[in-house]
Amino acid sequence: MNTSAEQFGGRASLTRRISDDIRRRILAKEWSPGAKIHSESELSATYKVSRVTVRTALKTLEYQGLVDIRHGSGTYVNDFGRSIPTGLNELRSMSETISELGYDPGMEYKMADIRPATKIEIEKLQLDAPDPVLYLERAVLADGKAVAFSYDTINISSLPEDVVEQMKKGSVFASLDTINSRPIRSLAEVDAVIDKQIGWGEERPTNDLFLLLQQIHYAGDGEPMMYSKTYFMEGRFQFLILRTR
Amino acid sequence: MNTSAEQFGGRASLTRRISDDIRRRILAKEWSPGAKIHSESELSATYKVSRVTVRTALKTLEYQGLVDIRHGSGTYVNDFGRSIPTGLNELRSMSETISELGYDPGMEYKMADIRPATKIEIEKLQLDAPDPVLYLERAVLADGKAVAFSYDTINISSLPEDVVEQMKKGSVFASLDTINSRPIRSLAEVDAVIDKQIGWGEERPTNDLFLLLQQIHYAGDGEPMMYSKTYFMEGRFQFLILRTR
DNA sequence: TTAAGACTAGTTGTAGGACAACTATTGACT
DNA sequence: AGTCAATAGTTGTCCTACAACTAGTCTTAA
Repeated sequence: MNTSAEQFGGRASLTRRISDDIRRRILAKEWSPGAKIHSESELSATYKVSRVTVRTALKTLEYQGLVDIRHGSGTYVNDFGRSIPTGLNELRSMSETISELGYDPGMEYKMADIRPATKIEIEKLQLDAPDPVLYLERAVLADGKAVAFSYDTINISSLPEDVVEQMKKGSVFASLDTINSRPIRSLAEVDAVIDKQIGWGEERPTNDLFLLLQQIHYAGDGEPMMYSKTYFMEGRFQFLILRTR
Repeated sequence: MNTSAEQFGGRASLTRRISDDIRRRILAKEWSPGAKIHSESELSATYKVSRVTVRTALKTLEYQGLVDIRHGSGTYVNDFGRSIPTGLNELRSMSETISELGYDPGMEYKMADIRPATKIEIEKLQLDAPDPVLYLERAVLADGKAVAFSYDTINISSLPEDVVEQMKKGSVFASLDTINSRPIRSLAEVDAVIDKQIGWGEERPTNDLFLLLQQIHYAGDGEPMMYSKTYFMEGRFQFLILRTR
């Protein structure tokens, strides 16, 4: 029961830890879809936490679409198969998403450069001047095959130098984890584009058709950390969104 | 404090009603972005409900991305401008979304037909046989201008005849509201497509490029109610997704 | 003067117990 | 066989209390 505790050095809230653990148990098929999970009282007893904490945790899972809480009856596992956990609503890195889908994630670095921010980047990252930023061009791989091309700009003004160096080679999110400052929120815009300039290599689509996910990642204090444009090759990736009332 | 109470005849939970009201107040700019809203104790006093109820309501808004709850400090209105309330995370009808964006919504009916379900529709709506379904082809209008083309299939097996008749002319969601059975959840898939067959009229894009939102709407009991494919003309609509941890 | 540290009021997080509201099942009765 | 009442179980809301945390104010020492 420490998925997030490991990532945050035990600083995650109790509710968060319980929620993560129940989520893990659901994804591990401890209860089959449609089944009723243990009552709030039972869970609070086994986890040795108050019912308030369990309730809050379950509410989170309900927002995420994993369970359905029915007044007077119980809490039931939703029957959306493997779809939801790989949806776009929860903020995860590309690598994490790909590995949750059951593939072997990878990144092919084409460019990793520190240079002054462009006008657009200044605007998106809410900078005051053309400060130096880290610019990356990469292909996103699943089982060694390219599924998307990613163009990322990272605000490095408040990052230690060694972390920045690490980003030039390894996963951005993993590097940010080491100093415990992963973004907590992102606002993404989705577009369909035809662009001859995007991508490279043999696997690039011949019809120049991409699904563009353009997003700004925000830190806990609300500051923009990263502006990224990811061009997905149509058909190699399934974009799912859960919409709730 | 009765946005949802009106829709559901007062059957919505207390938490839901409080949450809706605070949401309304935030969108009405009662507090400016970044500002701290009243404390949980204050809110529970003014609404005359327990702090637990207020907390649950605020948690909902936090998940929707409207506020940021900080331990030991307070609850702050997020600074995402008008973007979030028009996002895709919350399930709303096209008309509602368009009108929240500040445009005048409309629908142009091209076809409204009751016919047996096709193979794909049987699968998507989880039917056992080619039962009769309501099939609609419509253009979605904003300020009289087409922004998308919608192809919808509705499972009418458990719907009264007059409601079905109503759907042939007016808004589907509004018709469902009259018998209090609007879908509570939808699973949407997003794709970029090039298709010469889609759409009609002068405003149709010449490059055949669309953003396809393919979704299945589910009722409260988990039954699929409606399978719809909406083809958005690129550039006339902004798709936003809020992603959180 | 300045900077570090102790103190404090205010706020969110968690606890425990109680009862209300609702659901699904059982059993009695017609 | 069908209807209704009773009942046990579950989630929704309430109350009170305290722990954990934050952002200031104030004190103190360099």
